[in-house]
Amino acid sequence: MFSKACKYAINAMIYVASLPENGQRAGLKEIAKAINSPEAFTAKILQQLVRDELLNSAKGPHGGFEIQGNPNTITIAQIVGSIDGDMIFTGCALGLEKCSEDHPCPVHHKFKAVRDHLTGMMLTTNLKDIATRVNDGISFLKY
Amino acid sequence: MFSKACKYAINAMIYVASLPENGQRAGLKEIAKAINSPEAFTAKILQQLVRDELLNSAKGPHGGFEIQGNPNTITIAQIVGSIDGDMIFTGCALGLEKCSEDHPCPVHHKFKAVRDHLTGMMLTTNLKDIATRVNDGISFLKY
DNA sequence: ATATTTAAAGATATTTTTGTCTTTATTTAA
DNA sequence: TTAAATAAAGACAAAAATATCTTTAAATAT
Repeated sequence: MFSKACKYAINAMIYVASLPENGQRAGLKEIAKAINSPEAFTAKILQQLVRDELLNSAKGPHGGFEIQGNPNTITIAQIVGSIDGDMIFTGCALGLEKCSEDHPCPVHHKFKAVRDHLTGMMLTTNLKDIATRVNDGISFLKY
Repeated sequence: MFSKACKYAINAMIYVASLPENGQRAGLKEIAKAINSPEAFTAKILQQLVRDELLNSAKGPHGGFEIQGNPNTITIAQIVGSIDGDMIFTGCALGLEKCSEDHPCPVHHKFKAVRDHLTGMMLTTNLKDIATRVNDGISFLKY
């Protein structure tokens, strides 16, 4: 479904969003440890999220990462789009270049319904809600 | 969503299923050309489908591949399972090992609905129905 | 100013996936 | 019984994804 990079990205964003509002920024090491991901690889992914303005970063002592803007307005769809691109939203399930409503691949209509379901879910699932459930101990970031 | 190998597999199965019932078997070259896939790589994939008893193969002149059993009873789910395994049906969206109803990852419930939709669709979509639509010119295997 | 802490950038390495090539085995037909 | 046609198997190659390492840049605190 998602690349590993994308899974790390979602996990990392949820972790950062779950931290107390007025707390310190989260450093790379802290994030990688929290989500059980390889540190250097995670750094690359965070850089991409910063480039796409989903995270802010600061160098130096007490530097680190924080959510850019309101976690309420950041969706899973944005994170996925940043790391995996939008083929998952728009691409043909069978990989055909010219698959469309007018010229559908053999599974086009069946998959369209699933894809629309997936897309809708991702667009309407925001970081704040997810982070709240993590903080309430209702869901978990590892193990 | 699916690996390229899996996409080739689905396409190939649909192509073979779309051939006339009493016709010749389809050879590797014919299949690869029909679905626009690399020949040698396609060969590996077809071998796997034969191992998993979704296809029959025969060597020698007039050899080739044919659907094993009734195309009515072969589902997309079986083809996907043969090539990509069943992580797409059962795996955690965020890649967590211990994600379950009792110990859900942060997006577990949201994704469960989508995954169940996907799984149900794949389980209820059989080759015969798809092949029929290809034969009727309602859907297309390439371009 | 300098040392320390941190992220960014870029080079490199490893693993997985995708793809190819060569050889072997089997079947058919002449 | 030999030649041709085909898939199977296995070795190899290329590309992409994942992961690491090294150097640089920026910020802070002393």
